[in-house]
Amino acid sequence: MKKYDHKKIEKKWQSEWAKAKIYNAKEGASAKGMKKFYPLVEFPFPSGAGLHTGHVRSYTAMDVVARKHRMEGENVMYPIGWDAFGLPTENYAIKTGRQPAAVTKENTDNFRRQLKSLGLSFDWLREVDTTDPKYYKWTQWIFLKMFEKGLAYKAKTEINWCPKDKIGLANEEVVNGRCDRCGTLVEKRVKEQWMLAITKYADRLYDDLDTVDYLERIKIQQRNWIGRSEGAELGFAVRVGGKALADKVKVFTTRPDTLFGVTYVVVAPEHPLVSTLEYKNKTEVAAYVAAARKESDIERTDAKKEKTGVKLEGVSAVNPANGEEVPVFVADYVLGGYGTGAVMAVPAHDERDFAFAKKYDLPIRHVVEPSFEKNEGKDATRKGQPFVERNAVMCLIKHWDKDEFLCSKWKSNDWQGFVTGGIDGAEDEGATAVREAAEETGYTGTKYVRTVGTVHSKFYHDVKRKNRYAHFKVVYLELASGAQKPVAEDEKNLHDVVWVPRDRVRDFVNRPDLKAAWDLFADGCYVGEGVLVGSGKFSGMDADGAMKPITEFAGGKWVTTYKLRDWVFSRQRYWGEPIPLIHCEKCGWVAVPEKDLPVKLPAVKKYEPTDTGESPLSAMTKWVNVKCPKCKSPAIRETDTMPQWAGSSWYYLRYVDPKNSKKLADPKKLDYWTPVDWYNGGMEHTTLHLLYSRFWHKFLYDIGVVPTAEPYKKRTSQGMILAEGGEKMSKSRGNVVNPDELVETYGADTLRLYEMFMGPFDQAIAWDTKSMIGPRRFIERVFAFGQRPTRKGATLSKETGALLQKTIQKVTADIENMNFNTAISSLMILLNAFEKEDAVPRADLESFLKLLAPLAPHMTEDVWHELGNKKSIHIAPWPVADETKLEDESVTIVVQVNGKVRASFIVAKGTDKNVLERTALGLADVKKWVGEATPKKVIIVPGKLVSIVV
RNA sequence: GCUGGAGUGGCGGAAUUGGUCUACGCGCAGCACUCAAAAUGCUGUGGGCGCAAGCCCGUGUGGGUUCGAGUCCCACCUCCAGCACCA
Repeated sequence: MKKYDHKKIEKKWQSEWAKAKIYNAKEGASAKGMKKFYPLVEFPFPSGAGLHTGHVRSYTAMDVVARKHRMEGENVMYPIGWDAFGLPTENYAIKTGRQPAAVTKENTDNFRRQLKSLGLSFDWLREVDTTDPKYYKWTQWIFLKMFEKGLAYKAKTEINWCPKDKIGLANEEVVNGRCDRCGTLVEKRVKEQWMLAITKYADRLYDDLDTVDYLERIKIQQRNWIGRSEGAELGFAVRVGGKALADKVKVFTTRPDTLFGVTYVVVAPEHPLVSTLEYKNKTEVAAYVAAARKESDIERTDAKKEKTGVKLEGVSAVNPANGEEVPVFVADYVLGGYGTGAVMAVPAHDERDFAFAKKYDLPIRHVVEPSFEKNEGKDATRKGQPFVERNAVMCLIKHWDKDEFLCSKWKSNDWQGFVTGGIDGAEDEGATAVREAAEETGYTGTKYVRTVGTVHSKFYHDVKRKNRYAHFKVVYLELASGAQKPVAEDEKNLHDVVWVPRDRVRDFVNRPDLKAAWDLFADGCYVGEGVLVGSGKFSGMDADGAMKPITEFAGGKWVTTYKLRDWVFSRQRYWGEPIPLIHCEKCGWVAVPEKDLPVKLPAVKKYEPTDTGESPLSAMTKWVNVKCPKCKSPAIRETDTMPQWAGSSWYYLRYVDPKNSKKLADPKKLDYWTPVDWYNGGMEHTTLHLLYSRFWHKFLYDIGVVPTAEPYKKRTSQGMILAEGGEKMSKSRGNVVNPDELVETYGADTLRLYEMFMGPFDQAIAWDTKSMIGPRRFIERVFAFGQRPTRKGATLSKETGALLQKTIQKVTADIENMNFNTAISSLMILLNAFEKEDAVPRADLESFLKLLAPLAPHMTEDVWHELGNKKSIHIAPWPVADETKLEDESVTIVVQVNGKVRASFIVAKGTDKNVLERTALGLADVKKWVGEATPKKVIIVPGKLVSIVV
């Protein structure tokens, strides 16, 4: 018997596959009639550290999918390449005094060797490298097209500057105020930078998510990042020392319905008004602004930080709805970069304004009264029936001693709330509340303290059979003592009274109107829906419905704003694509003519970044000084380079036609291969890379280069692999698992199988080298089983035969759904069954091997050939389940007595219900529990169970 | 705080429309093989009580719906991820 030797087997088949070219996608005539399948994984940044376990997980998963589709007869293109520009290489090169290109070459060679050792079925003829001038020629070309269309523009912006990397960062590269790469606190600098107008595509990037098959959480994150919100832009006239200014200050609000509740206006420290206006306390304000701007984003945007601000003395803003003059503040809780950089403050209905108003003792004016309508349950309002209006009180009664409130729990339904009651005629709310409290609870010592507000509630009155519209005055009462008189019987039968601690009240009451009443009392700020009051002619209107009318009335306009910012595209570094533009005194910014592309990176001796923020390329006078392509007068090159995101924004298109020197890719090939059918990658790329590449793709679609509006049909994400113990793997912690060593000791097949088996693919999971022994044993058992002699004319037992068919179905579906762990488990179960058979027919063994082939390609190939096959298993047809053999002939029927399993029996499939019942009741184990009694009820689920109720 | 997702043996994790909870793997225990060990094979392995047959309890907590709940409903607790003063 041959012993399983992974090194020998894996080396042998990897070279056989390369010779036979079975993993190269078919083109032209040989592809005719074949359905194409384009799976994609994120191409790696070839770091010096080599491949990590996360790469293996993602690449193996798509490899399994790719292999299955290949066996299903599809024309599969599974490509790979190198996202090789980037800071780590440059930093490493600087440290070691070497050329980045040389370092890159070394790293990609190592990555290629590692990937090949895993037996991944990549089409190596399509390898791309973003640092290859033949590749980045087209990155530059796309940029120039954007420049042509006005999507690339230079702007003086405050940029995020990383003092350690000496580089400007995009907003997306700043995480919690720190540099995404090195963790250094980010500073702000003003610099002229190239920008890409991704915000022009915001709507389409948002809306087209509906047309693609991404994991829901990915879509949510993208929408979140784009942050689209609709609202009103309103103009407030500005007055300084009583005189009106020509320009109004524009504010953005999503709640124009609260316009009559504005008690002040706030502008961001960056707002032009702050510096351009003349007012009394300008020095004080200037000091505040300077302090605010010095703060890092992380300090400034901490929501928990106490709000600060300064009033602009002598400046006021005029409410466009009612002409009221309100003070103007500058405060850093308003962000300069969002909306208009100014807000109208409505402390009564916005938490942030409320906090600010409390601190600076500003007036709070309520213009929305909570209002709710019951829409479900038996007390839901009845359509078409009139409402009977009723004035009522809602009593918040505080304990005489403890910090608890008196609540009531209805007996007839699941309501939990406060004491309520109708206001009779002339009685005021205070008197009513005191009376109702005594009647319902017996407590006689209540004292009226204050009326908190009003809450409206529409519901169906069950007893009176009428729609009711109740207007509750929320009244706060305090008990002086626990004095109590007896409660009338009819009240007692309605509800129980309970004392609820203050911090539990909100959760205890279970209707939105009650919760709103509590919020008004406990907080004073109400942000929910309701009905307008004190809002001129809009009073009485539903707040939501009043948004647009009020906007119109105030002369504002309805607008959409985004959190998404334009993309800062310049980097002051060496190791990136040069931005192909030339600056001429006469002509301004001029594109490098297409025939002169690519603009190659010059060989430089010294390419350290500079403290001045100038690109290292700026020192290359020979390279920098050129002639203007238009007027031929002396001009200079742009010395900034592109960010790493550039090359990765379109690489999936180049795979389609990687050697094309005339075009980015042949349109016919793009027509055939794009869009990508399935793109798997890390969650960390959902907001940056995925959004950027969708943006570039849409642009290329607009200029007719690509045939579809979206680049990726489907997007999935693998969970992160953590170190043993659940921490993140990192070099500094020294807990990184090296795939090379695992391939060496366990073999690629075992590593692949383990990574696919360790847990659900989309979940984070801790590494556990000990557990690799399981998959390794399985592989050895299969290998040994393949050498077991088969007998002529052997057949599987009925059960194992059915199990094989079931396994075919399960593995087929599981791979497609990325449930690799359960696919492997069902293959293990099948092997267990095979081993118990006297003999397994060769065809059945081969079906099993084929199901396993995508997961463990080397070992299965070896066994496959040992069985006498001449062509590769990886191009053999994928098994199809034989439905006729699928069904077991007999089924186990479970018998439950009063819901507990007491017995089971086996019958032929399709046995009659009556027979099942009789058989069940006849079992000794069942009789024991049923006894002499006649069952009250017998429930029979054919083919499953009999449930007896006694 | 908001938005998603998840809590099941010693561990990673399985469980069609609600229908025998813990598949598969790891680990552990016993046995076989061996001079011995490793490897391998076989058997067992949720907790409690019991000599046993067996019974009771068990999917984060507390309620509910149902003949029957890991699965559905309500409330709560914990953990993970993303966003976070976005007006």
